[in-house]
Amino acid sequence: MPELPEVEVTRRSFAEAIAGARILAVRLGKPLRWPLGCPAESLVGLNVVGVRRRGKYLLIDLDRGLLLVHLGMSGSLRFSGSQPEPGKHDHWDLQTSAGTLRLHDPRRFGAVVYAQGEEAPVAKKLLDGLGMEPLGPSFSPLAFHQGVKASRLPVKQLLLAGKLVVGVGNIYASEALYLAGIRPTVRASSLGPVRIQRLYQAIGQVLGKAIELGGSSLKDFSSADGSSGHFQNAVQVYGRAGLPCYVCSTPVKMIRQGQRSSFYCPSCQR
DNA sequence: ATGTAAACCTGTGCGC
DNA sequence: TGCGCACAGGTTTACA
Repeated sequence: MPELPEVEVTRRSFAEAIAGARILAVRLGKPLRWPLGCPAESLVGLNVVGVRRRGKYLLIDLDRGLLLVHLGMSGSLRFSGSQPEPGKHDHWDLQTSAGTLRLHDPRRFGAVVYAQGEEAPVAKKLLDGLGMEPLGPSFSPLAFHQGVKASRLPVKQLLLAGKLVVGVGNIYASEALYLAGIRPTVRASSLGPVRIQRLYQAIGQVLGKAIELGGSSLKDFSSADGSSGHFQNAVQVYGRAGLPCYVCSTPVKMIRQGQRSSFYCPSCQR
């Protein structure tokens, strides 16, 4: 489900409401990708300072330590004043004085991890090595250019790897490459400066638009306030195998790259 | 170091 | 209606 836009939309939908709240209780469901890393009861009494995002991670800052939340493939958060009986796939509740934050994650590829600080080993292991924030000031054209030229990977896989730039997942990688007119299979290092510049701009453009539209709700994604996104209606190639390209009517192609599907227009993308 | 595949887990949609 | 298979928004780990 969640790439950068969905995570950011989720963050915005509850960050202000939860800031300043006191943790009253923590409920754990079935195990997630990683263990919480501390006794659940030890969080009780701590206060939420704010919520940040790094790549696809949400960082919930507490007055002592922080929680790193990843939504994996099928996770979504809900922040609500009422706390109905947890469903089969609700695997984590953070009950606070301002409401309950609940993680719903059928596949349980997601995780909630407590770290004493960003320099703690658990946090470093997850956050170190992440690439530039595509919507932040560190996302410079020069650094992006250098990173692309240095990689022998097919450009789609370079984007997905998250070591050059974070937050671009399978949907937005295909979409950005379509916007830039670049085939997903092209070796990154073979791209020239003009095409790299186009890709640089396409990434920011696609992610920015997706956030504006509230993310993509392909299956059942909704943000923490329950609203769903609309980017799925603005998608150009993702999931459109065999359907005509909106620009040239050539059927969109689907291929496999590193066990993930890629979609592109064989005519518009070279 | 690099590149590929398998692993984690559950649900859904499709062909037969 | 049931069965088996392919596939799904992510990331780490294991192995060539």
